[in-house]
Amino acid sequence: MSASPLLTAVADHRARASARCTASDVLNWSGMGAEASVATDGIVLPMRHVASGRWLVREGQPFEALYLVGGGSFKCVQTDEDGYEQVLAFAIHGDFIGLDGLGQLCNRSGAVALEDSAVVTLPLALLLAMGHELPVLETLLHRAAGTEVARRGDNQYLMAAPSSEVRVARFLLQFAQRQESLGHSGRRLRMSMTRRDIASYLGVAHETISRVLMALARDGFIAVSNRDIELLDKPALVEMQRLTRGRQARDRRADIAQHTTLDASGRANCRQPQALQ
Amino acid sequence: MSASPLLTAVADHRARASARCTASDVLNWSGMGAEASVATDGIVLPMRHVASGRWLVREGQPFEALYLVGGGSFKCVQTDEDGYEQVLAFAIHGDFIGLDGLGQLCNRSGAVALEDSAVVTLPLALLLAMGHELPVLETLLHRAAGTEVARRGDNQYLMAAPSSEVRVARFLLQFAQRQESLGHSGRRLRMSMTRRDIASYLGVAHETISRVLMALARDGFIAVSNRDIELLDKPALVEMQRLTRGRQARDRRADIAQHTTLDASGRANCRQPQALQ
DNA sequence: CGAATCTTTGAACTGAGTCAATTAAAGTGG
DNA sequence: CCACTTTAATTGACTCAGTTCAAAGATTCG
Repeated sequence: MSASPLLTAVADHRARASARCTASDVLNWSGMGAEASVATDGIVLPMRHVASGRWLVREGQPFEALYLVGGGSFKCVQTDEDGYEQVLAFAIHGDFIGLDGLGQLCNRSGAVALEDSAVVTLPLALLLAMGHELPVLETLLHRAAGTEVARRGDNQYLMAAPSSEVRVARFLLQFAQRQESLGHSGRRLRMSMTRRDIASYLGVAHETISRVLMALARDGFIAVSNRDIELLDKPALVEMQRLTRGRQARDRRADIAQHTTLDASGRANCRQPQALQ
Repeated sequence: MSASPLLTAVADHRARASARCTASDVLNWSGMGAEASVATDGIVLPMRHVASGRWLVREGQPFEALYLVGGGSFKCVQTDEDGYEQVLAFAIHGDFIGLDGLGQLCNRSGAVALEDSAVVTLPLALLLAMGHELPVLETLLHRAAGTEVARRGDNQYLMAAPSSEVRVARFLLQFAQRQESLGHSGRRLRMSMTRRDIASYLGVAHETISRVLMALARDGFIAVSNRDIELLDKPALVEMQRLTRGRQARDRRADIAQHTTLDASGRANCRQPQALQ
């Protein structure tokens, strides 16, 4: 890590204002700022603004480019033949959009801006061509792809939670962690998506999202004010996702009440390689 | 497509017997047989046999290589701190394992053989080095990555189904389709995974898998004999996944009973690029 | 300011989770 | 190869979390 995420985020806003962006900026936003160089400084990439509610890419459209979110946020969706819209991901600053089209002829999901947003366009052909000269760009692509695969795996874990309370808790913590890694507050969250979007993402009814958020607020774990959510008791939320079933189990365990030391995601960190077999 | 999938699958078995494998074989198994050449014929890759129940890769292990399943099958899992095992995917012939480690330091998920199996090891460093000479190998990697991202997105769609009956129906159809694309029967399915594994994959209780399979069998949609499942009425299964809620809605709609022309996955095909905005 | 969308809340029903117990299958060792 | 152990699968009973339907507030947007 070179500069603090906060600083790069601020720098981003200036870059966005001028609607110009270099490959170095891209590396910065992707957490690879240390790999930036004069060579990458010289590569200017087009930015594209997307107004709130507008499509950045449509499902089925021919795949030509990846997009890196520079500002704002998107929801990535797949629509089935009945018109039901499945939200696959929320993309914020630093996230790539369109990776499911890699090596395919067309995009497998669409992306809608949840607010006025901006993206850097990375035409795949250009990226590959440059990648042969600058290995760091090749690495960037691989990192992005691996991260996306891993993240969708996390989403499967998210949706596998048997209780919707746990799903929401996991979602909030996941969201908070990503905000934090961008240098923003991990406590005060501004959700740009609707409850319906969250519901689709988590695979529950939208009324349930409302009810669960209200319940968590009543219990003092979070504070909800419209689309602003504050995480008041993160350890309690972390604890909560460990339960298989919601309230009853929680109440039962309330006596014990000892907080374990887990990271915000509640997943074990994978740093130490484990022994084989 | 060059050779029929069936033929390549048979050829595969011979290659496996000799425990040697070329890059051309890899391209064949990945559906890129047309791109094979004398150059790829010359690249010999190591195969590895994995006995049933053994780990191919462990979560957290340093990432060094991708694996392509040459025979048998695997389950890809993530284990959380409580010891709960989340199945993220089932990998069969032609599937890549380990893509979530791309560009990362360590694997984010593990893989266990569900039966005696064999994989081709593709050390990433080697793959990248060769990719600079042979663009087709670069394309192979991208295709694999994009496919994996898309597939995990499909899994999210799978798990988002509100009724467990729909989830199971979708799962069976998904599985059948993949078997078909390998040239096997899309009717008679040999499931190498346990009901528990399916349950974890779909995010439901394992008893529910039993019950739903029994119910589907009672209705004559499938025939279950231990781990062998035969899809007797695929159109009915396709129809079923369109319902939001299971039995009651199905019974209600039984009068109408008109089958639409959908592909086995029940998702709309994305071939025709759509208009912008 | 009105229309549309989003959000919250209520009530009723039911699907599926949990617990528990039985049966079937697969693996182990003598 | 058979007795034995262990694991997987099925089935039942019960309960409740969450979906569905409906309707009233709140926000946003034109």
